[in-house]
Amino acid sequence: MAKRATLADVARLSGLSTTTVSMVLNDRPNTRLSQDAADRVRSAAAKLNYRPNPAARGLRLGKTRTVGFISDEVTITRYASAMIRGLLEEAEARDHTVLISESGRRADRIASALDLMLDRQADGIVFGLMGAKQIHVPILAEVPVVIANAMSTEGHPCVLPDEYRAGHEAASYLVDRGHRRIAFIGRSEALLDPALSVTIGQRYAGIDAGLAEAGLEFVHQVEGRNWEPDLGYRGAHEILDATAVTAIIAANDRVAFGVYQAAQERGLRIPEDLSVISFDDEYLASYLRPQLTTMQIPYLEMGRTALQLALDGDAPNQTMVPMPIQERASVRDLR
Amino acid sequence: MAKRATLADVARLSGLSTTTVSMVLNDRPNTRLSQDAADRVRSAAAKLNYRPNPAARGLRLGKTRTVGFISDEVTITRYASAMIRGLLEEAEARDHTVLISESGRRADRIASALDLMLDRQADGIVFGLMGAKQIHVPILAEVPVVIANAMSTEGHPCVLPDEYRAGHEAASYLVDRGHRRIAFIGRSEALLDPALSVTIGQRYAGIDAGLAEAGLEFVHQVEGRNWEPDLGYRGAHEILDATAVTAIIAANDRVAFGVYQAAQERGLRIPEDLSVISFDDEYLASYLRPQLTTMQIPYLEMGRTALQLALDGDAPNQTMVPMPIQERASVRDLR
DNA sequence: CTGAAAGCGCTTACAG
DNA sequence: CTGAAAGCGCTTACAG
Repeated sequence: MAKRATLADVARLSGLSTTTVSMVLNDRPNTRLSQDAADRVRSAAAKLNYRPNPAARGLRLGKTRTVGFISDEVTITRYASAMIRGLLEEAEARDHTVLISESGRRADRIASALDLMLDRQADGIVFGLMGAKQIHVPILAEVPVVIANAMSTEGHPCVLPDEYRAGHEAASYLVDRGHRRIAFIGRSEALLDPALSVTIGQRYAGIDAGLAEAGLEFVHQVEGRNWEPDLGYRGAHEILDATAVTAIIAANDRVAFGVYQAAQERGLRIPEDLSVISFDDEYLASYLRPQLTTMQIPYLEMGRTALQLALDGDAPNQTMVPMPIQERASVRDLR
Repeated sequence: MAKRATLADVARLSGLSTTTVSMVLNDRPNTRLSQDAADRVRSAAAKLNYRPNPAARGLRLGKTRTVGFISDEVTITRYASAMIRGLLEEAEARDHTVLISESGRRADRIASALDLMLDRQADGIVFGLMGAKQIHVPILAEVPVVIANAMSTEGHPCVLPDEYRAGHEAASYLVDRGHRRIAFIGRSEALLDPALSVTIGQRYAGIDAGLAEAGLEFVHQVEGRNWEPDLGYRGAHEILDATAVTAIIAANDRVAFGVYQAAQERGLRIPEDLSVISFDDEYLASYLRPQLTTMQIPYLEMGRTALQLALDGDAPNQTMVPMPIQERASVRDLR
């Protein structure tokens, strides 16, 4: 296999013109193309192991069958790389290649990542974030840009997890199983700032609505914007010291992890003595014992959806992706 | 910005030929290029916001300033995405773009991922794995392939973590701090199969050597090839039931997590009553309390190194990357 | 039903 | 010191 075969090689071997070869290989519907010619072309192409050169095609067509993925830093994050996988799967299904770049959410690096994708003539660009914040992304005339798991101040089409519905479902899940005395850890006004999150407000609203529809409200709530294990640990102790509860909703899995630690310290078994439900479905969630029931942030699905929208064009302003419940073993059925 | 400016546009605006423009913009050392011409070219290019079209350049040159990254599934894994980051950083530093693809370690998908990179005329290919196994990767004549965190049966150049040194260091770390009664969880003959791991043998050997040099051997060892929390949990109970130890070496962080759970159940504090050291540095390690001291698998550095080797060509058969100790709070100094 | 030729945006011998 | 022209590998009007 000295040199890669070109269209011209296939033409030569099949005794036809490059025009014809190109037509055949691209399935151009036409009066053209005698069956015989088509066969000769195909067998010549097969014999030479011909594969078209995408650069040449891109140069000619302006289309490259390439999609760019720019992340803030989802590549380094512990659980969001599923977004890349969603993109990759969808790209492969559509016979597209993925270019990747990282921006660190710095304006200059965003701009240069965008330039890079423009240079390479990506047919679409997905801008993915680990946390659903509001960001600045310049408007591009040349190519569709879709934001995954975030919103841009410029109003690009975006794909977001349906936090309201997930919050509602989490609360209802508890209520449906007979829980009435429920506490929450992780309430914070500060987190409503779109620079920090565009979805947490929805998460709160859904949870509150789910409870309210059952005529309930939280028996105790713990404030806290730093959603790490320590908050869950201290929060659980605070709750358990203050009142009797059968269930705790944790703002996320890391907080839930802290709740587990506090429960174990107090000799409380989950879920027999205390039920826990939470959000995110970090991989941590399936390592806890018992495994944690949690509402999954659908990174994979968001990646896939964003790619579809970017490539199909004409994306709606906002696309909601459901957050499926990962039903495991941390909630007791009281009925 | 109706249309992207081309070389011809710059030539027209500067009143010079495309030849000259190309020379100037590519800094061709030459007798050519009067200062004046160069200035005119550069200012025209700037005015038009000219950026060269990589597809056209690639077509002409055969070089694309592109590197391909094929993973088995590091993109979905929880802690290995650092490898992508290493690649991305190094690629950016060298002004290269990264194409990404996933193979799932299936021969057909490896082949098609490779084809894709060849089609796109990548200047180098990095094949990265999450777990350091031996795999089959076809030999490519056209472009250098470097394997990161694995070995190929075909003998491609590869980049591996220096497990022997890390094992040795972990053991010595304990010994140096006065530990004499040490146990190990995760010994397994079966894991020595290169289809499962090409590094675990080194890890064992390093640990054993570190102990032996101090005239020590393990007071207890727990067999186990399934390195999950459950093994650590049962293993720790087994050890603690059998004998007195001051420290446990866990085969990896997930095993260490199980050790923590068992210790807490028994009312043993880490590190006061029991020291733990382990391997991998999953993000879990910094969430445990106290934070876990562990030998880091240097994904980022392996990614970076593999890219360098792939691009610079002429890579050695095997390149070892050190596994830095992440010194945290799970080991007590007994001296 | 098929082919010769132009052109996508570059770089580089070659000639002056 | 500079430019006209060929060519990288494709696709597609256009002509027959």
